[in-house]
Amino acid sequence: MMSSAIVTHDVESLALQSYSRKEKSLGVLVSNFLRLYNRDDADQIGLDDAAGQLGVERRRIYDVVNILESIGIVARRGKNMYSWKGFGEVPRSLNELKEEGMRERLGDSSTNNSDKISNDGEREEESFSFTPDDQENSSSSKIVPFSDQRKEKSLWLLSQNFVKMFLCSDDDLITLDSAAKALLSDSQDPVHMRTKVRRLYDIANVFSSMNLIEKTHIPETKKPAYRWLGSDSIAEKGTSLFNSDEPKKRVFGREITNLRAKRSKTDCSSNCKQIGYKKHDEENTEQELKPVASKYVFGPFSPTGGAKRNDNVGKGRLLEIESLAASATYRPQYCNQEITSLFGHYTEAWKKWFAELDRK
DNA sequence: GCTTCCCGCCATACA
DNA sequence: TGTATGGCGGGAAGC
Repeated sequence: MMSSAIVTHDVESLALQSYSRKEKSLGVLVSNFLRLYNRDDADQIGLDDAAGQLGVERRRIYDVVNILESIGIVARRGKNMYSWKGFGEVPRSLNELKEEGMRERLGDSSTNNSDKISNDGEREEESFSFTPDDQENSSSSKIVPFSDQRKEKSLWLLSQNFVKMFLCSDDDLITLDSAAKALLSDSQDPVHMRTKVRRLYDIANVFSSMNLIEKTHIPETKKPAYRWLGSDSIAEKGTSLFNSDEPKKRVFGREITNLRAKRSKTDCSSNCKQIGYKKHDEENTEQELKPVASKYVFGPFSPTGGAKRNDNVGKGRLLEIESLAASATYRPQYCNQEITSLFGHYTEAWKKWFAELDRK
């Protein structure tokens, strides 16, 4: 008889082997977040609830809400609590950002610190400049209090300034390097630049997934760059895709994310083939390897975050997962016999556990 | 080898 | 002093 410790260990190994960065991206997470809350009766957003429903750590929810707040989709109401504003709020927020950006571009920084986009005055803005040199001259010489320094580096503000660049700049395409230079007070420091670019990648991924911008290339240099698509595009997507019941790959509460499956140095390329990876063009035309088992939970016998939900919600989720597990369509096909039997054992344990829960 | 960006540590803010 | 927030950069995935 296989001990539970061994099962747990093997299941964790499977989770490690099926790691896919694309499925865990901030873009996918924000799509699922929007799909979860983009509905008429959505009002309050609890951070713990969101993290539980989406099966991610709380830290990631902070990233999402900060970026969404920067364009008015959500607004902070208090500790642990945001309110849903919706896509209807985006055009107004973008207009305000554009006006602010134009004012700042004209050098009128006297008014911008009292301006706000949302959140009833909880956030204040620092000015930004399109020209890195000007920004450096104006900011690096002044002494900024630490709390303001922190604010200046916030994802919320960086996100707003990134949007302003598109709204107020004459350039159609903006690279993340140029944005980082423009938005960084010390643009000469390569370490700070790298950090800023990392954050801009986060923001760009979120906005890309929302159709607010699109990734493209500068024709001459082939350098990756982003093009503004605008609020029309986001509104269109908001009423279609984010209302859809069909989730993207990261499914609400069904997937273990980074709770255990830390990225491993282990080269899984050979193992991946063994445990059910196949050429994606067997299903469509893309020439990439896709994890066949990526839709499934390889973790403890309860949905992630389930402990924080009430029983009815948890039970509903269990029914969903149960039906998925039973469905031949969603059952992973393992080439490796050991893994097949392990999955069988796992499924049996799940069924027993669920039956017991049902009796109770 | 370079680009992209997930992940979680830990400093700071706040109650 | 405990909890919430979120900046930051290491390092792994992806190309």
